[in-house]
Amino acid sequence: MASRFNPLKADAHWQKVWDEGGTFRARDDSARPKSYVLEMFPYPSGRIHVGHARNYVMGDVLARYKRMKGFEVLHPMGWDAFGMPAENAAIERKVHPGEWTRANIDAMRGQLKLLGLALDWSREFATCDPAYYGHEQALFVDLFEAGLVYRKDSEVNWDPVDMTVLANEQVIDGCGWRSGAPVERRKLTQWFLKITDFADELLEGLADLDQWPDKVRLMQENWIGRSRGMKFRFALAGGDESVEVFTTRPDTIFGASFVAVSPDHPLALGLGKGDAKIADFIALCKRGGTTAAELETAEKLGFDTGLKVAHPLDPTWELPVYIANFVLMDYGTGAIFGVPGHDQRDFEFATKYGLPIRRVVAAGPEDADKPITGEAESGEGVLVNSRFLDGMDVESAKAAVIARAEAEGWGEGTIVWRLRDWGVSRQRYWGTPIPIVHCQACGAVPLPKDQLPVVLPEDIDFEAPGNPLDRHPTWKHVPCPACGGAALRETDTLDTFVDSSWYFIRFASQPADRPFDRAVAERWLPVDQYIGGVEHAILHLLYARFWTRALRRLGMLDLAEPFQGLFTQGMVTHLTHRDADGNWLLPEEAEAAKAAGEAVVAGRIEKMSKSKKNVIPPEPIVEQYGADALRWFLLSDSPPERDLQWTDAGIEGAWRFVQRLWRLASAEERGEGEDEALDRKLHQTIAAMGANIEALAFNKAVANIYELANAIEKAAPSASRIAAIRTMLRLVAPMVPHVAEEAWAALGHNGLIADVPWPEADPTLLVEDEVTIAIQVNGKLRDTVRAPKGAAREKLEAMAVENENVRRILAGAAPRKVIVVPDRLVNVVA
RNA sequence: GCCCCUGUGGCGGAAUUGGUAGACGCGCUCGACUCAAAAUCGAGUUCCGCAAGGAGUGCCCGUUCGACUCGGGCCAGGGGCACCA
Repeated sequence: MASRFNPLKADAHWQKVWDEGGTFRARDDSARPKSYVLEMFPYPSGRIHVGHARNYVMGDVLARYKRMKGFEVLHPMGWDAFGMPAENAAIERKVHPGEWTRANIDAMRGQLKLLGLALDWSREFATCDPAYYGHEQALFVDLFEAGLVYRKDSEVNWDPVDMTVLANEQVIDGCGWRSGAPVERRKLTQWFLKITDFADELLEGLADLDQWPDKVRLMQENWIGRSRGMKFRFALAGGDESVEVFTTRPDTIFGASFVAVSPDHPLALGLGKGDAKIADFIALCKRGGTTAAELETAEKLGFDTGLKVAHPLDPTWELPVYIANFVLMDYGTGAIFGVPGHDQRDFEFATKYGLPIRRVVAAGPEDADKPITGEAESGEGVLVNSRFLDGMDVESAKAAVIARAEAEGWGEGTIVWRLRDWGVSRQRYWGTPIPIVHCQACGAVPLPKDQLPVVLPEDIDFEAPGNPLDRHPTWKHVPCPACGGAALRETDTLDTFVDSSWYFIRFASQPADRPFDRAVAERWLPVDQYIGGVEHAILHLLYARFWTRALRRLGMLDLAEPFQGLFTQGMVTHLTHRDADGNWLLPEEAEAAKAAGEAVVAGRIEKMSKSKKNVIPPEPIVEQYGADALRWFLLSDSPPERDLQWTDAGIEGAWRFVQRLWRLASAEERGEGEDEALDRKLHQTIAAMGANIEALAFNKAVANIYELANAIEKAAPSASRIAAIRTMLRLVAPMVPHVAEEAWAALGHNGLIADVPWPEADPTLLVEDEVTIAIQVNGKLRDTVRAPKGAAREKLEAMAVENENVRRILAGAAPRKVIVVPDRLVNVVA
């Protein structure tokens, strides 16, 4: 055996062996139990760095481990290949988005292959392949026909120069990020998916996702935002019309001092038509930006319409109707009743416009006349100044008001959701074309499936602003599928989140003629372990859950939840450097500048990003240290859910470990006889490693191996030692597969270590027969003694009381009490 | 503003149900090998103290024979949502 492990040769060799042998192909017809391990598939933005690598290596360890445990493992890889960066590249560099994307995919695939991942590459696809998005179009048509797709007008951020819709993140200080032109709010007719139809089950379903982080479940729960409350109507004075409002605090109904409607409310819009002042006010409200910062500082503005409404519980009580900028049209009913005493926004509004502030909740009846000053009181208490509600607690009063409203017919208890329907239209080229044709006679007609896929035209230009699909001379002109008359294609494309809402199903099953084969998909799904960044905690994971449930409702797939286990891993961070002028420097530039005596400022340790020039690509690391050292470092030290700081010392340490492993295996000495202590350590390690890998606690698994390696190095030659070394190779094989294969072969084994079953821990070796007992006085450690496992309480107590240190501290006094925890400790209470 | 999470050596971090705090790694110190270096090996490394001993898991209280762990109140850092009625 060579004295040093040469990863340059070994990595390539074993990767070729795995590849040619189809080692990691997932067989649909295997009799083994299945395990589906999936990392969130990457967007092909250019190159991966070690932060991405960490993500894939974690999944890889689990996939390889499950395989050794006897599972048929599906561990696929593909590309989330549609999206804006490709269009930006097209505009900036005059390359076709498809060309740019496919070049990136090739480069990134090459990078991933350097890591020696146990992937089934035969299932690879990119979402920009018509063979993928064509099926997505078919599914969209299915959803359309099931009534889960509809069109409606929706407000968007519109860049008048680039003639395009902007996402909120692309609006900077109220201007388009590229053009710099002031963004307008414009109404466009857009396609929506009825995710709100599933709000209830998406919320309820979270309870069953016990292998998801609590944090993510909570975030989804808040995002779905179920609020229980009451809708009720205020009759407009002098007419039959009424204004419907929603509240979560029906108990405060006697604290009302005004009604306010959104500037987008039909009542406001109607009034605006006949009144220039109202129209101006509405326009004023719309002018403000939509960013969070602007909303936070925006002043509460109101316009008194002069209209009055009657209080539903007292027809003689009239309230003014305002149009107010802080009332949102798309939550609740777009109208509220204001209770300044117990709602901070209403308080500010009432203070500004001189409206009454009534107390209806107080700490006790004696505080009924205590004025409310400074800010609204939103806490608990008892009802006061509220007629039939007086004396009730808040919850009882809510129920009482709802009961009365329902009995009298002017309102009802209800639930409203924060979740809104999913707008999927994007006025962009590089996405899945929406398979709809607009016909003058027939309206919006979905394309029959035999006319799918609708393929993106290749001959497009990005010279002019706007959507190239819309400008294309011929593409959009098609006959209507229903009547055959002249019609126009929908030129919007689907949000890329649609592409990622079902790719995991397509990985499991990819027939040519339909999106998936139900039986095969159901064999593999759900994904047993999904791994990805927490930045997708809400949108992607919620959309995928929705899509899966929609397919179930359509009878296409018997599956409620797509991802049984979810793990959100931390990022890889790295030191940043700047020069004296504040420009970011690459690590090697910083070195050079330091050597040249120039000023270099070490910046903060931050997430790797191109702009901050602190990215570490995998290639030079793999070249210098090998894939295993990189893998080992990415798994060491930090718990996987936390950030890992990239350091040279860290990768050096991992490299040393890989060599140490090799040395241990190659210096395997002859030896006979048993070494019971080492046998114990080995089997304890087998048990701990298995548990830690299944819990994705890779940093602890790494520590288990170090402990075992230390024990083996200290042990004298023996048969046990030889067995320990060979077993250790099997234990590390999922983490450092190349050196494990190389050593396994060098020790004379035929066949791959990847195919060797995971070792079984011998339960009789997991327990020690002698244990260390802590001797405490008043809970403080005073000594430790060795005792046989299972020693009698009396015996342990005697050992403690007679202990030299204990006697010295007791100084002749009798202990008040002695607590014995068998096999652990004795605590003498003085 | 509302909701949530996290605070342990010089650093990353371990610690079943409350039961020997600091496993393991990095770094550092000393030593061995070497002409020398790298690599490797050995010893040490929470703090104060020569030692005996004392203190110690963000801070303050509490429960307990015993608290990193449980309860209450603060402080600091991070995250999510945000004119959501």
